[in-house]
Amino acid sequence: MPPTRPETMSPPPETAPARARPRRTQANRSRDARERLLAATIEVLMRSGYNGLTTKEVARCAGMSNGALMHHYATKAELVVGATAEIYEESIRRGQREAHTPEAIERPIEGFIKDCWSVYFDWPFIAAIEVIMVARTDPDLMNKILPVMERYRSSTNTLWLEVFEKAGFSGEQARLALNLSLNLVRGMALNNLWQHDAAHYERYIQDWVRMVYQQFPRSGAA
Amino acid sequence: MPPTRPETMSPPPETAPARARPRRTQANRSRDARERLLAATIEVLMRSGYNGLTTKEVARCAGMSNGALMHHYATKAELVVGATAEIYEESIRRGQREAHTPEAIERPIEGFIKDCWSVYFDWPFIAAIEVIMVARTDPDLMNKILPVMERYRSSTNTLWLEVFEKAGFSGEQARLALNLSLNLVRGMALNNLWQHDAAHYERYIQDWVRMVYQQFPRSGAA
DNA sequence: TTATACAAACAGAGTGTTCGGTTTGTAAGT
DNA sequence: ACTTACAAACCGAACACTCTGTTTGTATAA
Repeated sequence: MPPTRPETMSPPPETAPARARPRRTQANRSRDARERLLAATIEVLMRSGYNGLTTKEVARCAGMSNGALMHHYATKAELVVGATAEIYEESIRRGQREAHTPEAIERPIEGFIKDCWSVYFDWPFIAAIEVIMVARTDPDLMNKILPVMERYRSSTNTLWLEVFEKAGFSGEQARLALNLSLNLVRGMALNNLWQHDAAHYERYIQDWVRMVYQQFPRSGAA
Repeated sequence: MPPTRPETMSPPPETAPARARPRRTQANRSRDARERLLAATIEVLMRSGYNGLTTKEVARCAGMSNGALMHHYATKAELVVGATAEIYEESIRRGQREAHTPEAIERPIEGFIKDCWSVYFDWPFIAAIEVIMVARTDPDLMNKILPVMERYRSSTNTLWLEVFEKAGFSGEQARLALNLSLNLVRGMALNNLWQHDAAHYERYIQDWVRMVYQQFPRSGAA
């Protein structure tokens, strides 16, 4: 008995017969399947952690068979690496979106922290750590995700360094503010894993932002 | 990793070197076995991560059989909870040691950071995260380790708040400095998992310490 | 257009292995 | 004697991965 038949839907009685078969190309099917698999991997990673990440569960969550999964990603490691790349791509996208807002250009420190916040207090950070903790004792996996992480780091860094410089910060000031802010938010996000209280952290962040502006009085502003 | 033996090893200090009969009491045997098991658990956790943490490997690492392990810790969860408690006890001990040095009383910010550093850039932090990441999606486990973590948090907090106040900081100043410093070090320690470069982080820590002292000019010093 | 040939996408039962935990039995301490 | 500490064989479940076969898309030739 096949579990949960997806074919139960009766096609609407032909208002448009052209709609009868989507007739997707192979390339389309393949791309779509891979996307669904990566999304499912991240979803399972978030819901059950790496410990509960099984190929069967991912396949089920993506609505396909185990065999289909193995066809697109021959090993579990391949699947996880693919998902990790997707996680960091999403993180990069968020940064670029945030860095190009007028508010970020006006007040880059708040902008950068907002960027970090949106990544670290959300699923990209949690999903990434799940993988990183496994990679810590798995050199093969680590070697495969390191370039992905490095790409995110350098991309974010150059992106915001530019914003800071345009806002009148010196290179040294910007580097210091970026590094301290990043690690501060990261530390709070980690703590947030077992002590959910965003408002609590936000108060300290405000104090921190005040400290930075006080420490680095800008010469010119945009 | 606990290569250092914090336990109270009692080799035969008996009157006679005749080691024919160790004659340990049951309580001694039991306590010793449990300690060895917890140490082995932490060791495996560090070497292989939670993913590679199997009861059989722990037993082998502790030099005992699987049955013996199950006798002392009926489930894997019990074992992990016990190890977690041990991890945080060690962390508390390190803090108390550091907080009572003259240097810490003289310069509490450096002292507190040094305390954090010794915990977060060493095995207690790594081992703890391994457990925490699993507990994230395992409410049972989380409920069991939360009190342990809370005990460490409050213990460390009151310990250092006292030191800061004696050093002339106001309560508000101390709370802010402690919270920001802690999360800063924590964020760096996390990054250190895949980008080992302590010297790099230390430079930024120095900048941070300077910022804090500049921000909080003390009225009186010890 | 239609028939044929092949490749890629997919399904699902089956494989050996390993896991946490149990059972059974023995030695040591009280 | 009786309880605790430990050993080792054992068990069902779950795992990543494989194997066999079916469906669907695509290229080619009549």
